Amino acid sequence: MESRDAVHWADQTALKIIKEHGDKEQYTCASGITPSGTVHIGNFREIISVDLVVRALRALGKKVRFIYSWDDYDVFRKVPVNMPDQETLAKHLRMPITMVPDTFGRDSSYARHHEVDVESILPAVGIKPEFLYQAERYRASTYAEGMRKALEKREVLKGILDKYRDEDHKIQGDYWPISVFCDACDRDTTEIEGWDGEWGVSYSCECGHRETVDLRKAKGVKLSWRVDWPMRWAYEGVDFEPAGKDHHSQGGSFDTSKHVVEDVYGRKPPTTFRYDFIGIKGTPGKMSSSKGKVVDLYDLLRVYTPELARYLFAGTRPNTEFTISFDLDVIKIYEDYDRTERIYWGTEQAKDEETRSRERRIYELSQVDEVPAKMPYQVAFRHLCSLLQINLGDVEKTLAQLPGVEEHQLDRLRVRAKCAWTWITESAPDEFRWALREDGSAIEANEEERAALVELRETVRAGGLDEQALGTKIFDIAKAHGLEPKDFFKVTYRALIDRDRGPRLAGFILEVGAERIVKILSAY
RNA sequence: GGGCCGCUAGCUCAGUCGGUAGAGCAACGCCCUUUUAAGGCGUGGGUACCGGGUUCGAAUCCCGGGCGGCUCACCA
Repeated sequence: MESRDAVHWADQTALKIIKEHGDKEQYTCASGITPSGTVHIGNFREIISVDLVVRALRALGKKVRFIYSWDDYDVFRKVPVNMPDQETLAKHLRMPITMVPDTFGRDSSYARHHEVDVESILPAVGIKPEFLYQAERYRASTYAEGMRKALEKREVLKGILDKYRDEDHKIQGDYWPISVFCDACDRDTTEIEGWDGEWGVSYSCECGHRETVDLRKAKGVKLSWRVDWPMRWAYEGVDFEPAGKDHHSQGGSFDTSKHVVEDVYGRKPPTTFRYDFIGIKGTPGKMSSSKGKVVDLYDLLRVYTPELARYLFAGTRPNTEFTISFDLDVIKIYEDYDRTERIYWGTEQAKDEETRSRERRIYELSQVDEVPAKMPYQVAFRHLCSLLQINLGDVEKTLAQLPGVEEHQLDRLRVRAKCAWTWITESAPDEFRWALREDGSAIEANEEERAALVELRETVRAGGLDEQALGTKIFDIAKAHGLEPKDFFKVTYRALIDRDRGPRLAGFILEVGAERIVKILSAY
């Protein structure tokens, strides 16, 4: 941060954390999710929000422990429609997701599959948390003390939970803050029978199994969600954790957890904020998204470079809803980012000082690692799309055509070009997509039109004209053959790219190169 | 029933220590003879949902109301 005033929400949050939890050497920031299905882009908002705050704290010279909890000891309660082998999955309902098989056949379990997906892509956007696996921890009885504490204070817990329930929904009968996966059948179809006041818990299962287990050795006992969360806050000493709006509501899980961590575990609740959901506009890829297709970080990174992906989130306040677009808006997002980049590097003036420092900060936070030593090469996304189509998607060839590219700028350009090509071929509106007519075919044209095309061909063959001169010449040709310029343009675009309109013609012809243009127009 | 969020230009929205209302798109105009726009430059355009209050001053803070949306109370 260059300015003392926190202009960015992540910096403001960092200051708030320090204010609420005191000036410490190290802070713990947490995020987490249940890998019960594809971890989609909405889930990603939480982790990147934490990452941005973590970076803000570090910018203030603080050490930060960034933990990401995989809640893989949660129950598998329904089969998502986008998963293969639905029958096999259905057979494992009510078991912990860590015991459900990976029906893709790739990883050791259903949960692990989704974890691996996320863990392998996060470094690409510069996010490197410490992963915690709750199944492993519960099975190792890591939380025995926490569970016993909950049992001891179960009346307090009951009171907290009941506070927000109406008369019809108050907890009936015995309340147990724990649930058990049966040791015989692995399902949570169990009922707590009793607790001996110390470590012993008895349960019975629908499968007929019943036993008394010791919390210090049992692997199937876990806390219910609204107690589990605050217990872990206390266990890890969490200073900051945001939550989605489904949790952040009076009587919601964050709210009750706040009371639980204070009244039962004697710890101050973490600083937090609420993040909104995000929407999707356009289609990220060819697949029709009817069958439970969800957009994830992989989809995002096929169209947006890592910096752009971060930029989407860094540039938007967490508590506002926004949509991630795969349609025409993509161009605008790239343009916005490029402008932010120019402001950072001082090649464009910001409207005022405040805008400048905010844009600079957003730019910093959008980088995967450090801000590069020199300014990256800028090529407008739109123009890049044109060039790629001229070169049939050949990235290296396209980059070689860009004037003045330096070695250190190539990597980013390459990534951008790949994204542009994916966008053009899979997400862009049809009007944006074209290919040069290089199969030797000719369009139907009358005498005058053919003659004009031939003259254009010879003009191009002769060469020696710059864009402006060629542009003027095109009009001359049209006139000389008694054609309205408008109609001649149309005919030319038809001949070249089989569309009624296209990129600004003169420049386009020069970019394609005389040789290819002449070849295409040799059909007349 | 509780809680939260939003209501600013035709559209999408920015603008949270209160200080002359902004951007993009759309529209319109011009681009050195004629110009296809996926180019350049420029212009116009707002009763800030309504009503009160605080203030020298309110889009911004407070109260009341309206409309739209979300969320919780069952599970995570």
